[in-house]
Amino acid sequence: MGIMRQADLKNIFTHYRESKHLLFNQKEFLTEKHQPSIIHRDHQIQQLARTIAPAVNGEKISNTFIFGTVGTGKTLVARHVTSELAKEAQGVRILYVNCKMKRVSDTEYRLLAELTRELGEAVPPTGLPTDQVYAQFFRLLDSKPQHVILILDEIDNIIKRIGDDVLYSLLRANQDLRQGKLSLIGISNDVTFMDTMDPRVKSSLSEEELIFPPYNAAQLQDILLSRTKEAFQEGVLESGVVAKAAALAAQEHGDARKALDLLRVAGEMAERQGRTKVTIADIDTAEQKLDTDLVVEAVRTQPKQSLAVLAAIVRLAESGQQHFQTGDVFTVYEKLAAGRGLKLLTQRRVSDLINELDMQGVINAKVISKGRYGRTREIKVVLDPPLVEKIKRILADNYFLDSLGRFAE
DNA sequence: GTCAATTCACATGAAAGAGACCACGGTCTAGTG
DNA sequence: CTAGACCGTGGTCTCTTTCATGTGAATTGACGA
Repeated sequence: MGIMRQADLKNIFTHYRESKHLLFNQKEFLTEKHQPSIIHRDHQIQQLARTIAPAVNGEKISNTFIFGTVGTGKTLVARHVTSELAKEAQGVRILYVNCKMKRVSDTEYRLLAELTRELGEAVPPTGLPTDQVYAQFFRLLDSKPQHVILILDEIDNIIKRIGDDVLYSLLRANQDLRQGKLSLIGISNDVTFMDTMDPRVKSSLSEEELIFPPYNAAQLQDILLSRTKEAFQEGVLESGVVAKAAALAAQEHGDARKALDLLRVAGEMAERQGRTKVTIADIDTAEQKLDTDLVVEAVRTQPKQSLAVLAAIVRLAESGQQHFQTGDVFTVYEKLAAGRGLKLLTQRRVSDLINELDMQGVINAKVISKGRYGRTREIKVVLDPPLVEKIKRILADNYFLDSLGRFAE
């Protein structure tokens, strides 16, 4: 890393300021946070509004479940409708928790703590017995006549991690509350996960169900158009750009967020290159960039042991084998880790790490049975070469490769 | 040739331990009146 | 006498190990035609 002179730095900033007005108008319109009018979801909005409407008269509402794949507007609709309700109804309080957020809610304690904090009381991040936090939460909830509507976004995440006991306790609590009321809106993109739940929870949780179908390409295009007017300057999008983004996102389960990301990234790239037009080709490169960025980020934030496993996998892939299995990875890992002075993990653990790498899309692992020759994961690296190079650089930074990109013994 | 039993190489689950971090309540210490 | 420093206890969190059980189809071996 060289020393950057102040003048250079200044150049970057001023250049950025000039180019900022080149393409974008208000880029925020391409992000999820910015909430414009919601289109193509009238039916769902009405349905949800009808089920939570009784809250206006202080009545308890049915616990509701919302299903739909990513980027179909579940969160947007839920937040919009509930906040409108809160304006109309006295004593209604909306709590929104995204269960996907690590550090916020991947244990029972943390979920409860987060809820309590949302209600306005501090809870230490650890140290207290869980039932004490329960008590605190319910005391707060019952401290005045109020109707708390709890939105648990990506609820399947937390159920998979810590089981459905939490929900059971939360739902059952209503019977003990004197003044407060608690209703639940669960949002999930996994339709099947309901089957794994305790029947009692299942029946009381999904008194009402809403389905959000994926957007089709035409709908996605409408959504994009409604935002590009504000987001981009006039005439910077070549014809067909929006349609292309919509089409690509439609292939991926009608994900509106992805469509917006495509446009934004395409715009950013064109802008950085000093161009005044966003082309269809930009959308294609944007898609690649989105994918690789995700993987690179995943690899970068991987802990040491996991990197060691990844290094073993990359090494096996480099040695020319198309695919290999857990046992192969483990033996190579052992050598690599021993060389680095790392503590050796058991194969049980390595197996889990391989699985995690697969889930993050860094590698490709599939459980197959080879009959007499056992049952194992078939592991592959299916990333394109430039991305593999990036990964190798990260591995090198962590001393799993030497500076020439070779695997050290 | 057919069919069930066998067998491999792990996958997958459950429980529990190690070590870090933290809150809380009690005790000790030093500074103050 | 009191505020703050300093324990000890008991709690959670993450990562990991240990022990146990599950699994899908290629292979094997018994069987009957």
